[in-house]
Amino acid sequence: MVQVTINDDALTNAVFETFRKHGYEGATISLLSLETGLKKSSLYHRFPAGKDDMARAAVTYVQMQIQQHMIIPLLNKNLVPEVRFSTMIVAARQFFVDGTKNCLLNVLSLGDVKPEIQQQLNAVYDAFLYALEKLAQEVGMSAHEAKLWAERFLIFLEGALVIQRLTKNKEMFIQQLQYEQQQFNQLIAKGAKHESD
Amino acid sequence: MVQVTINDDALTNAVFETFRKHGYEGATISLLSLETGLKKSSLYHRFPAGKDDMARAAVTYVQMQIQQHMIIPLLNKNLVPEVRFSTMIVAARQFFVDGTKNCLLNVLSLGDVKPEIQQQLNAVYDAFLYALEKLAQEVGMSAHEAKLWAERFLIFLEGALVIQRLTKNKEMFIQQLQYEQQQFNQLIAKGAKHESD
DNA sequence: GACATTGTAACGAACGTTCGGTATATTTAT
DNA sequence: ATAAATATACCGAACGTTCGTTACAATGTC
Repeated sequence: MVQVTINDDALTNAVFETFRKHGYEGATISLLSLETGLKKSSLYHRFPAGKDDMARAAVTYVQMQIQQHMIIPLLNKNLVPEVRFSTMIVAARQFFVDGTKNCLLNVLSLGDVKPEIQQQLNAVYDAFLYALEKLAQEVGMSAHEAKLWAERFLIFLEGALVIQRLTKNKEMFIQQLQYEQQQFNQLIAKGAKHESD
Repeated sequence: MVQVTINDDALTNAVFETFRKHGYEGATISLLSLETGLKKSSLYHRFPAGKDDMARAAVTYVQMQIQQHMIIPLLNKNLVPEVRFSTMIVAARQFFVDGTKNCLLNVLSLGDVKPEIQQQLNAVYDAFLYALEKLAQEVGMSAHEAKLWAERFLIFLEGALVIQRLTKNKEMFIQQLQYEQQQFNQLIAKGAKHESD
């Protein structure tokens, strides 16, 4: 017998990738078994509560990744806003592999979502939104403006992923993110000019 | 035996609504049977090629709806650009029921999509993009600017639907569409001012 | 030898689909 | 006009397959 071993990180990552490619219903246990290299029973050993457990692990994985690579940099007051924003953008490009991978917040919120998953997805969104809001406020926006801008950025991020999946145009996501970054920098530049009046 | 009858339009509409709520895998034949009121076997009478046939009908339905209520108004040169754009926005609000319903272009492009469906989804996107591009060119954008702007609008539309599904905030979609419309009108105003110099 | 881990085999339930047959509507023949 | 014949629409029951899940034996590691 050939035993396959896979550590928790790699396992969670494989599960996550399967879910974000195929969605909840599309990610069957057979497919998850194929992608992780573990047989079905082994999967149930690792995730005793079954498929829901795997989905939960995937969302938790996303939660941590976004926290670490996007939210923390966004809130890091040791850096200037431009750098913080651009750090987040770079992380987003990596996380979504230049827009060729989907976002779990999109694919797992289809149909009749289990309340627990829905809640966890919301938490990820809220945390991301909050970080963006704070950054926006720091560069001079009012609370209301900041909220609207942060919302619009996340709308834009999710939308770009949808459209890229549709058109298969690999450059689009990168280009549009660059544009978004330019706009942000110009906004700061204007704000700064205004301040120095 | 109690027989149920449903005409083609109502049937297609029910099928469409089921697909855009649950996605391809999530829209089971049992569910489609429930939503249409027809028994499973009757569904196969209406759609001989089975589930794929139903998905195709749903996409065709979307294609026609978008063509009629958004693309044609966008290209209607008898009206001024502001009115054309706003007509499209109103239609979008209706079609997505103020952002409470999903877009088929999103939910049907998950996982391993059948090439035929993928192609049809692309056709819808291309037609919509083209109409927006032409409008943008009419109000003074260069071909390149127009393409980018049109792309950004569709990104925004899809993104807003994703985020609203996530947050369940019913006002957001409407608010953000209004903002988008304001931006467009301001853009025209500026262009017009520039022209009259 | 003990214990965690993985593999084999099977489970009931639900999947998409098919088929024989029954209503209902339309056409044809008388 | 009426009845027989045909076509269309719908339904119940079952098909084989795959779903998510479980029980338990075999293997690996210590």
